[in-house]
Amino acid sequence: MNQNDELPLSLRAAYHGLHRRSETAFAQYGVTADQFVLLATLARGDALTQRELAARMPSDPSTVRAMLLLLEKRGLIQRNTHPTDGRARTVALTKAGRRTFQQVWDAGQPIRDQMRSRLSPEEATMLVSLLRRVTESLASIPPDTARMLVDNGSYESGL
Amino acid sequence: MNQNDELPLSLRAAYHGLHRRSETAFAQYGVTADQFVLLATLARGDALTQRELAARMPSDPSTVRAMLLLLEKRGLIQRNTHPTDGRARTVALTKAGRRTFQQVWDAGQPIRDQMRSRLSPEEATMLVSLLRRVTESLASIPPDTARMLVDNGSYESGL
DNA sequence: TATTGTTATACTCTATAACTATA
DNA sequence: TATAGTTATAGAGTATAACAATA
Repeated sequence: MNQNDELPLSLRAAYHGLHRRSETAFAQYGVTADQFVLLATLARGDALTQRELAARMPSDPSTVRAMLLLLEKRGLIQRNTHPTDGRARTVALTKAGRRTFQQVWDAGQPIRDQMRSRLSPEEATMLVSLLRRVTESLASIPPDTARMLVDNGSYESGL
Repeated sequence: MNQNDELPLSLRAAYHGLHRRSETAFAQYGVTADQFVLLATLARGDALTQRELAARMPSDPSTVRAMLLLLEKRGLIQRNTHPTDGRARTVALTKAGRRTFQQVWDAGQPIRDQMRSRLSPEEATMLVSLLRRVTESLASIPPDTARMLVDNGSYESGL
């Protein structure tokens, strides 16, 4: 195990810290950190179908449905029939959902500030950029196919 | 919401991708991604107490206990009484635990390779360094105290 | 045929609070 | 008094498989 293999654990530790702090800060609003991500995704793109919502979070459609049931029961989101696709349902924030989202967003500002407190603006931008590339790398192979990476970083076959 | 606020979501997306891929790759060994982190922590420092283990993962002592019960039932770890502290219990990998850890470690190698496939060695090092600083920043205030950050990134009071 | 969502189900992780035993 | 761990308990997220309705 060399230093190159520290990336997964350092990624996990950073995320875990963020998640924990968020849960604590959001608890007074009765919203979990993951529910906040769902609300934030809707705030950026209302009237998504459940599948689009799951893809953007990212999360699993089945997981998203379970979360939507909880949020619907609390009156923060509502699901409507899709205008052109009878199978699909669109999801939107209710008025209460928008208000709660804004409150939780504000409650999270100290955490976001603190995350960047030891980073210069350039470093923060760099970090986001590096994280995106990692995410893209991990998404580039279907999870159920195991192919060997070759030395130059491309794949032996497929795609 | 400006671009500076993308850090939390990009961190989450990267971690989520890693977690998902890991769950899939580890499933054949009956080990979850989080259990793997626990095994890896023990592989680096055997005979930790449960609290030390929780602190290093990082995770919650109560969460760790639940995980340990599962792993103990599967024969991958064992808990012994601490040599000098009668309250504490030390946790160690069993022989089967070491073997399973090695297998799962190997099964995860393609994922680790892939994470770094679009990063230069320098960028990978930089990413780990930035993530560590974020983790440290987030850990520097107890989660149950809300203090305002001031402009220079230090705190109005405390510490 | 493929896709969207539902239903039923199960498991893991997470965490709190009250408790016992030991330091 | 403080700390390590246990017990009981609850909730949330995760995911799979079989299914119905629609494209």
